[in-house]
Amino acid sequence: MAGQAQYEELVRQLSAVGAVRRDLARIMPPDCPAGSGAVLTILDVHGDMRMSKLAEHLAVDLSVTSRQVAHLVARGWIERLPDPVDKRSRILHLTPAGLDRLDDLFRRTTQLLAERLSDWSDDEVGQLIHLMSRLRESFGDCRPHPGRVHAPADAPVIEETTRTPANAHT
Amino acid sequence: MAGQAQYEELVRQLSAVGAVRRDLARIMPPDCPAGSGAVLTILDVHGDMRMSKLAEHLAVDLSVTSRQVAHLVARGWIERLPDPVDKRSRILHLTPAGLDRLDDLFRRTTQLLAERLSDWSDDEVGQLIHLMSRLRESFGDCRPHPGRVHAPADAPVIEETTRTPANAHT
DNA sequence: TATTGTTATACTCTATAACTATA
DNA sequence: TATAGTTATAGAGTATAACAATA
Repeated sequence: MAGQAQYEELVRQLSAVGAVRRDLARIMPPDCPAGSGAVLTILDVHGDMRMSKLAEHLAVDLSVTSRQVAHLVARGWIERLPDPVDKRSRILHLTPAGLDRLDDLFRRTTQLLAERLSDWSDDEVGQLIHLMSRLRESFGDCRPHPGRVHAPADAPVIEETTRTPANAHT
Repeated sequence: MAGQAQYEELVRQLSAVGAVRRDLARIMPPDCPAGSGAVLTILDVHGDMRMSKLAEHLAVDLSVTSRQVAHLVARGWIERLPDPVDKRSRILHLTPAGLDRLDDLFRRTTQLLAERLSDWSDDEVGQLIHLMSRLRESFGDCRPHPGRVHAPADAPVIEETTRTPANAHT
């Protein structure tokens, strides 16, 4: 059990690591952005699965997964096969072209990481992987669900800007 | 220097940790979303600074920072003070109301983390913080800049969907 | 001319809600 | 009625480019 100061610092670091994610995303090809790579990776690691299972892995809503999958199907990187035991379901399958694409993605990210982490030891990288993996596990199934309630907003606010009147040139 | 397999796994874990970030973002009040907290935090930790410095801390484009700051100024959580030595510049200052807001945010995230990480030792949390901080440092100033080039896109693709013709009901 | 910041625009990611098809 | 998946819509995050003011 850690102290409040540690938790605050952890939140700061989670936010800061976002910059690393963005840097990695920037070297992706434009037709295969951020989330697409994640989908391909999961299918590569865990094999064929249905939409709902994929959404669980990604920890996002099924509607998000549906869009991402449509994008990948349109490019021929994955297929949606019928499920013999449930006609509502669709089995997702990584195609050879998708595997090629994935190899390309890994080549890009590996190269960038090799540059940036040239002074990291094998063991240090392993520890970071281990701890991040454990962090993810500790949060379990953290997809959105209706149970959670947000705090009410404060009084309404006028979005003002200091220098330029909002409607000076309309 | 780590191997390719480790780098691939690191990318996967960076992606997976996104679920944790989203879970934390979900408990934020609606009028103080994701990035707003990050801005308040940085001003709290590092004190007053100008826009460009803040953008550097956040590792985002100045235009992004400008929008986020305008949001926070509209709510009275930060102020834009004139810079006595450079009239182009504006010094950002956290207000007492902003500090109150920040306390509220920390209370929320700390509570969630205390629940999720109840079986983590103080030392383990410390190690994760240390390694993530080091990861961020290894990437240095990784803001977008024109030097980087993306790979050209493949042949154009028709975004098709399997079940519903795209324009069946327009 | 270069720098600081703002704004317009566009695209990705994510969520909620309404809908269709099947169980 | 409940579940699997799709689509429409909306909001946050981020980037590029055009712009204004100052150095």
